[in-house]
Amino acid sequence: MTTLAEENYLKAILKLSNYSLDTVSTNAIAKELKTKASSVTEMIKKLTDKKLVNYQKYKGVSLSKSGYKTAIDIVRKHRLWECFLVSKLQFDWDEVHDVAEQLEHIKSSKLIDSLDIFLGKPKTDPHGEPIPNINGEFPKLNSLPLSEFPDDVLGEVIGVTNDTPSLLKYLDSLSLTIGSKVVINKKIDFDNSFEIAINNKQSHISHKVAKTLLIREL
Amino acid sequence: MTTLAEENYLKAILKLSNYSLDTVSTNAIAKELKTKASSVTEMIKKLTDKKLVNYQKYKGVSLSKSGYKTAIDIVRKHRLWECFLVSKLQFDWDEVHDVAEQLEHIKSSKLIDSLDIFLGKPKTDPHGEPIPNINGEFPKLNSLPLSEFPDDVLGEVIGVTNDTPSLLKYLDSLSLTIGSKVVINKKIDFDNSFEIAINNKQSHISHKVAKTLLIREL
DNA sequence: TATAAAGTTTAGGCAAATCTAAAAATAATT
DNA sequence: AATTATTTTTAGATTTGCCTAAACTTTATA
Repeated sequence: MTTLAEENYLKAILKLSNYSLDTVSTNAIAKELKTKASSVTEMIKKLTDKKLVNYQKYKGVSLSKSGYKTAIDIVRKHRLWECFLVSKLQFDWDEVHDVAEQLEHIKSSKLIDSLDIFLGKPKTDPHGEPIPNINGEFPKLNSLPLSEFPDDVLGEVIGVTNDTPSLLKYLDSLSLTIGSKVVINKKIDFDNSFEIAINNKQSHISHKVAKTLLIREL
Repeated sequence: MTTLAEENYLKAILKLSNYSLDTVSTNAIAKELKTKASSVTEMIKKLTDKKLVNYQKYKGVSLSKSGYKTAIDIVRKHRLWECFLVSKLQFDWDEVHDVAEQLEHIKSSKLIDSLDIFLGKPKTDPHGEPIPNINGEFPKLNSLPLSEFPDDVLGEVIGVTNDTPSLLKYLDSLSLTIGSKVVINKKIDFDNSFEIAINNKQSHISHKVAKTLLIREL
């Protein structure tokens, strides 16, 4: 049985490895969890004892197979609960994160599988992020971050890979939501920013924001 | 902000005081929480510091006004989540307790109030127990435990004040559920047990079980 | 009403998860 | 390659919540 702290470490490692089994540094985890490197080292030892990660001193950690599945299950729960909050309880998409952060730690496979069915087995959460299925597999969504999308091609926003409220509020202010039509008009080399049209209205966004937007070609 | 352990203590005190501000003993709490009396004494001190209970050494504890509200809110959450699990996710009434025990600690007033509305502001949970409203007030249900119900009067089961799975399974085996019609035919003085008719079928139940059944006169 | 029994509190420890400060290992730079 | 800088680990403390054993209060009983 995993503790709450352990689950948060596994989730952080999963995120930092870009949802792979790649190795992650102690400092990166400490930063992600707003804790100290020494705390991370201690916890990694516990996770190693439980065979949830592979670890060699000074060489970083990676998720083991069972650690990966545990972490993916937490992501699945987080995203399904976000769907519930938005589609059933009328939460706004920038209000769901903190509550889902609590709900993702509820332990009951019957609960989460029933919730999945109740919601109609959604493929993505309210921010467009893919929801792993019961076997931990991600659905394929054939999309690219806006930062890698070709110029002058019409696309549709299908997701935002970051649910920081300040970002979501900013996107709202640009009238940019899931479903918006976008075209890249110009890339500015100096700062990697973008001139784009959002539903035919001209805007300018930074590279940092462009990276968070998932676009599907239309 | 209350911790999980603190919330469980407050809930136990509320239950043992029969949902009042009556005084409760250290040992009773220890038994309820399956912990040791010394642990209870320690926690009571913390709760006293936080003004959630009133306490005098060797004289027992009682909930303060704010402790009572905190505890009632947890009961509200527990019962609303039970409603959700049964009415939306198709859980059986004997499966909900452990999951609700986790969900009751999720902190978000927006969440619980939205859930209340989503469920249609139910007055009772799937076991017939009353659900406190947003102000912490119990709805009036004009019912009596079967153990205090008059003889030879037709009544309807509207609740079970205990959600131990073994009890609920036993009641199922007697074909006794919410809505069953019951009449007390005879009280047996020797062991305080009851001869009753459940939907016109003769049965015999113990005093302990009779106390858990809430009956409304028809 | 003295004494035994029961209930409660205190004292001293333990495990989980965190922290700071210092030591050790690795990486970067002159 | 040697030295400096960065990263990581270890050592020692702290807090929360729990434990056992012993001391102390209250209640029950002879």
